[in-house]
This record gives sequence, structure tokens and C-alpha cells, in this order.
Amino acid sequence: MAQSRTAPDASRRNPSSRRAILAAALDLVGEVGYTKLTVEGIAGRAGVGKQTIYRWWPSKGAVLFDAFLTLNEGQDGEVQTLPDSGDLEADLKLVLRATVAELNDPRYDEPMRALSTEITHDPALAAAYAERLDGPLRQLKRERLHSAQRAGQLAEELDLDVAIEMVWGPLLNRWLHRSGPLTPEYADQVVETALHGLRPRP
Amino acid sequence: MAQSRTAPDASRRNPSSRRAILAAALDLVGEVGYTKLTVEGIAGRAGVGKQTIYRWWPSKGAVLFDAFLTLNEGQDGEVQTLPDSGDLEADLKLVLRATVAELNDPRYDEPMRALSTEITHDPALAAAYAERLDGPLRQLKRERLHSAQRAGQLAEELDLDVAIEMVWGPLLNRWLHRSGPLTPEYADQVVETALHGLRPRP
Amino acid sequence: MAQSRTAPDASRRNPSSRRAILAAALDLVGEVGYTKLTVEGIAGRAGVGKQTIYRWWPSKGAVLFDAFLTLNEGQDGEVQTLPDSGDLEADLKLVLRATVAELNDPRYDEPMRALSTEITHDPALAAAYAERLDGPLRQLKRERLHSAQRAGQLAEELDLDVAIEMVWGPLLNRWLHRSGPLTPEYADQVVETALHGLRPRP
Amino acid sequence: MAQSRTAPDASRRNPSSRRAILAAALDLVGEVGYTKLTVEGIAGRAGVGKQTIYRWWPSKGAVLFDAFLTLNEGQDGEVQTLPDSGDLEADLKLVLRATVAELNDPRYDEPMRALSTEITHDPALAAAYAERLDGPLRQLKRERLHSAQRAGQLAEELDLDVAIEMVWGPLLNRWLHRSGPLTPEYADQVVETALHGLRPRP
DNA sequence: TTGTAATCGAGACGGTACGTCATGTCTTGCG
DNA sequence: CGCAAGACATGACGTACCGTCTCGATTACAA
Repeated sequence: MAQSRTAPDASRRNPSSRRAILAAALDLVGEVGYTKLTVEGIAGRAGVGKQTIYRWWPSKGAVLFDAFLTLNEGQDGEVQTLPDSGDLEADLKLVLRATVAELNDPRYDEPMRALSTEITHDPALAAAYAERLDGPLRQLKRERLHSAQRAGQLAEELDLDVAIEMVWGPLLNRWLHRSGPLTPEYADQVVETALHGLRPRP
Repeated sequence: MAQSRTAPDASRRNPSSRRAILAAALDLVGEVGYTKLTVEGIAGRAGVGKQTIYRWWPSKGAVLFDAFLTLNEGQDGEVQTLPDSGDLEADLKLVLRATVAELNDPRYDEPMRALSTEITHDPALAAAYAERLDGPLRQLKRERLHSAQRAGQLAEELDLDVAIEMVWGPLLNRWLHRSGPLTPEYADQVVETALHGLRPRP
Repeated sequence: MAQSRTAPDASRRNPSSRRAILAAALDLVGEVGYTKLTVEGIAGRAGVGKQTIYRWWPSKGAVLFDAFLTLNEGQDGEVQTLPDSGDLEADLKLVLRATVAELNDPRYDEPMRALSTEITHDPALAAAYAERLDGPLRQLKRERLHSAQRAGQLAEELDLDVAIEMVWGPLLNRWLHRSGPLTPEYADQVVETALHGLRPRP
Repeated sequence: MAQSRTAPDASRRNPSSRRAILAAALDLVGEVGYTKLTVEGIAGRAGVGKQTIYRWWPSKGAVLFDAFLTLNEGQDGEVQTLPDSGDLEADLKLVLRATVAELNDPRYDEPMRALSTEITHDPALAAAYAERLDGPLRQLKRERLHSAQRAGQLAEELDLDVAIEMVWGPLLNRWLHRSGPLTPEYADQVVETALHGLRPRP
């Protein structure tokens, strides 16, 4: 299956250039922000020619995305499963508080906003994100919820994907649009409300 | 409160130039997308000098924001209140299905993504958004939920803001990150799940 | 008579930028040579944006050409006429020796080679050169020869343009192709040989 | 005489690559012109790696020069001597008309301009040119003039190199700088004027 | 009625970054 | 080892926009 435009030969790729580029991209997006992140800047910081970036990535966003990928693969072994103490509410609060902490961490905030923006405007990148980054994490969440479902802590007819979005959606939205303070208490509140529902207790 | 740099005199502002600029911004963001939207492009399309834009708006995002504002004020009278038939679930489904339809409408999709991106990266704009665009709408939602609360359809101790985010958050997230199909059925599912909670019915 | 591509408005042109560009071009061609002369270099040296060069000149060669033009117009008044002592041979030797000196002057050598190269490869520039730079000078030469012709020192049927090329051509060729030493003696020799012809004296 | 940088072993050189490179250089300079002639282009057209060019030639100009050399050696046997009918004027006109024809031939025009430019800016190449290309031809000219001198058709004290430049210089200049039409009549005129001199016939 | 002071369209300006192209060096794998 | 292939750091290309600026020409308020 040949490429139309003389596809570069990946076997000849210089791996240290690749690493330098991804590291530079992550560094820079944190330092100068997404809007002022430039391909020239990345190349300069990485000690690499611009062409070496354009040869292997179609866009600034793709570089950033790859940087995130390796970041996550770098920590592999770390998050293989979500905590499962048997107490779903406690476990979810734990995880969501961790998420809140990460989103509030300036080292992650700007890069993740950048990634979100790229995904927002590039469906291809969104698909890659869904498959490579969000997918595995969502699988973990699904498994934890499924375990709870088997334990009778979640409704049998519940669509787990909807459940996931109900728990994490409010958080991400508040973070992205700064529509309110992103505190551990908020995380707790969301978990409680999602589990109990909006209706009065019977 | 005087500006240091000879603040422009708003009374002398040419309203037709303003309208042309906002209209051009909306048109263009739909045509060429957020990334390729330029101040020069807006000025050219609006038949206006670049300086006329820079005189009245601090950034491209501010123009876009203003364009949305006038868009909403243009339709005023339309959404003064949310439907209140007494049946909260039905009313919410109605409203969320309308939201889904809007987000899927190509005329709104790209401009709203653009606005979202600007908000993501500009806290000042986010504040303006919270006050001028999101605020009034959220107030309507809050009122509808409050009415339901008074009718005993929602828990008394419920934080209405959390409730709002639990209902609309999943939708906005799925739209923004394209993490799944954005259908009327999904809207229904979200409403039902939010109202009942994730737990099994007792 | 409108231009097709939104011709720039010459009346708004910044004359000091123009001067800085031409001066920088002349300086740089002398310093780094024609091959390494770059538009970016000129812009940098002149403290000017690249676009300001591209706005007003179609090519690097055109800038260089303009630089020569202003150089010559700058010295106006200097060479209005060629010396006419009545002794054609002496006058020509004087002029040719001056030309030799100029061609050997490092300040002129490199820039003139650059100009020659541009003319060689760009007919449009060659036409401009013929009209604006070579033309006036050639007219002076023609006049001096015509004066000699009237004085009976040149053949009546002589084509003065051919005569001019016979006198200056050898010099320019030797200079351009370095086909031999370019000395005052050579200048004298050329004048003598051209005047007497190659044939034996009768 | 060892090179510092592991001089390539000429005996292992692939002669067919060499020929392909020289042919490609000549073809391309005619097709795209001197300015757009690139080493990559030559390598691509020749089906050769870039390194094979850089290994054997120091510069683009050297390739071009070599291409000319082989071109001339290819026609060897053709011009071993200049015509010598005894009538110098007729013979010179014949030769100069041939030169005019060659310079006007589009197959030779662009390549020769390219070579001329390289020579203009590279003294080393100019020396090589003087020795390998111009030298032999000049020797033929010198011999023909010498023959005429012996026959009493040229002045005894004449410097034959000056004479050669007086005859060919005007032609080359007019060609290179396009300072006038390059016609057979012009060739004749130059010959006549050079032989008779500018002075009136006695 | 006539300044006079602002906005306006237009667009030149010094810059930064774009994405492409060519340079000359280096590395890989074939013959 | 020469060679075809092509990745690499470098740097210039010519273009697109940035945000500032200057230029008449309207336009509206104050003298």
C-alpha cells in the first residue's frame, strides 16, 4: 500500500530528534501558551530543522498530540486500573479529586487546553485522541463501573458511557470554560449528585 | 475612569461599521473555520479598515464574542424562559434536544467551537462569557429547576448549579471533543440518567 | 490604467526605507558577494520588513539595479560629457584608463559583476539597463566620437555604435571573464589598435 | 599528493553516472534556466544520489563546466583549425557568423550564459575555463591571425591577443548584455571595422 | 459658518511565522 | 568501497497576518 507523496521511511527516522521535538513541544506549550506555540519555536528548542517536523507530522497539533501520547506511555504501568475498594462513591471521589488536582496543576493545565483546542478543530485528531488517549482511560472507567454494576451498586440498565460522561463531563466543562471554581469539594458534589440523581430521595 | 491611551469616543462610533464587522466575523468563521479567521479577512469582508477593528476590540476573540452577543440579542424575545409544563423530565428533554439540534447545525457549530476556544485560552473573555452569554441562560435554567424543586420534583438540598452542569456538561463535552454521536436519543438518556441517578432504583 | 494586482500606491512609499534598502543592497553585495546576497540580509541590514522589499521590487536583481541607478543619479553633474581635447586617442585612453581603474576597484568590482549577472539572465532588467544606465553613458560616448568624426579623425561611414563596442567590449570581456590582466597599458593598447585597425599601416 | 579528506578513488568511479550527471546538467540548464538549476534537480534527472555529485565536483558550476568540456571533446575533430583561405576578412566573417549562429541557438544560449555567470563569480573556474575551454580555441584564433600576419595582412607589431579580443569581444558583450541585435551583418561589420580601424582611410 | 477634532477606508510599515525548497553532510543497505 | 536513496541541520524563499502608523475624506459638534 504505497503512499502517493513519497512517504518518508520511518525506519530511517532519528529517534533522538523525535524525542527532542516532543519534549520541546511540551515544554514550550507550558511556557508560552498554546497560541504562541510555533513550529519554529519547537524546532529551535529541540535543536532540529523545521523540515524534520514537517516531514513527520502534518500539523502543530499532531506534534502536541504525539507529545501527550508518549507522556502517557511513558508512565505506563502507573494507571492500569482504577481503585476498587468496593465503595464506588469513595473510589470515584478519590479519582475525581485526583483529576481536579491535575487540571489545577499549571504544568498540565496549559498543555491540556492546547490539546483540547486542537481536538475541537480537527476531527482527525479527535479520532486519534479517542482511540489512543481517551479510549484506554475510558476503558478503565468502564471496568470500574461495571464492577460496581455487578455488585449491585449501579442500575442494571445503566449505559456506562453515559454514566462516565455524567461524572466527568461537568468537571471538564467547568475546567475548560472556567465556569466555576474547580475544587475537591466540587468533585465530591458531582459524584454524590450523579449517584443519587437530581430527584428527591424517596 | 479615563483610559491612558486616548480612549475612543463611543458616541462617534459608526454603527453600520460595527454591524458589518460582526456579521463578517460570523460569516467568515463559518466559511474558513476558526484557525483561518483573520482580522484582515474580517476587515476586508466588512469593507472596513483594520484600525476600525483594533480601535474597538482588543482581540479577534473579543470580536467573535461580540458577534455572538448581538446574535443572541437579535433573537431576544425568543428564549425568555424555559418551558415549564410541570413535567420536568419532558421539559428538559425538549430543551436538550433543541441544544443538540443547534450544536449539529453547521451554521452554529464552527462559530461556537471558535468561541469555546477563545474562552479556553483567555480568562478575561471567559469572565465576559460567564456574565453576558452563559449567565442569563444559566439563570433561566436555574429558575426552571427551582420551580421543579418547589414542586417537589428535585431534592431540596440539591445545588442547582451542579445540577445544571450535570445535565448540560455531558452534552457539551461530547460535542466539543466528538467523543460520541450527538443525537436526540442521547439527550433523552442524559436527562433520564441525571434525574434518576446512577444507582439502582430502590 | 489600473494594475491587475492591487498595485502599491507609490505616493505612500516611505523614502527613507527605500534609501536604506538600496544602501544595504550595495553594501552587502560588496561584503558577501553576489551569490550570498539575500533579500533577508538586505531587509535585516536596512532595518526593514521583507515585505517592504517585495512590495516594491520584483526580484533581488531589481533592487540591485535600482541601487546602481541611484548611485549614478547621485553623482549627477559629474559625468555630463567625456573629455574633448581635440586629440581623440588621448581622450579615449584617459577614459579607458579610468574605466580600468573603476573595474579594478574592489568597491565596484563585485557589485558590477552582480549587476552583469542579473542582466545576463533577465531580459527585462537588460532592457532597463540599456535605457537607464548604459543608454546615457553610451550617448556621451557617441557624442565624443561624433565630434571626432566631424573633425575628420574618424571614418565618415563609421557606425559609431560598432566603434563604441570595439573600444569598450574588449575591456569588459577581459574584466568579466578574467581572461587577462586589466591594466592601463591594456587600455592604451586597445585604443591604439582600434583606431589604427589590425591591418598593416599602408 | 594525498588529500586530507580521504580523496575519492577515481579508478572506482562509475563512468555512466558521470555521463548521466553531465547530460542532466546540460539538459536542465536549458530547460529551467541557470537560476533554477539545482544539484538536487541534476541528481534526480540523472538518477543519481546527491552525494555522487558532491563527491566528484566541488560546486554546481564545476559540473556545468565539466559538462561543457565533454560537449566540446565530444565534437572533437570538428574544429581543429580555423578556415584559412588566404582571405582573412572572409575567413573571419565566416567564423564570426558561425559564432553568432551558435549564440542565437537556444540550445546553447542558456547553458553558455550559465557558464559565463559561474566564471564571473568564481576565479578558480575562470582559470579552468581559460585553460581547458577558451585556451585551445584561442590558440586556433592566434594561429589563424599569425598566418595572416606572415602573409602581410596584419600589422607586424600587432599583439594577437588584443586583436582577438577586439574581434570577438564586441560580439560576446552584445550577446551577454543584449545591448543590440546579434546578426550576421553585425559580425561582418565588426570584422570590417576591426581590420580597417576607426580612422578614415588615408 | 466655519473650524477642529474625531472616526473612517485604505494600506504601508517593521515584524514573526508560515510551509517549501535547496544546501552540503551524514547514514543505511545494496552490489 | 562506490553508489542510490534519503534523513538531517541550516537557512533563504516568497506569502500571510500581526498590530501600529499615517494618509486624505467625511462627519459632527462647538465657536
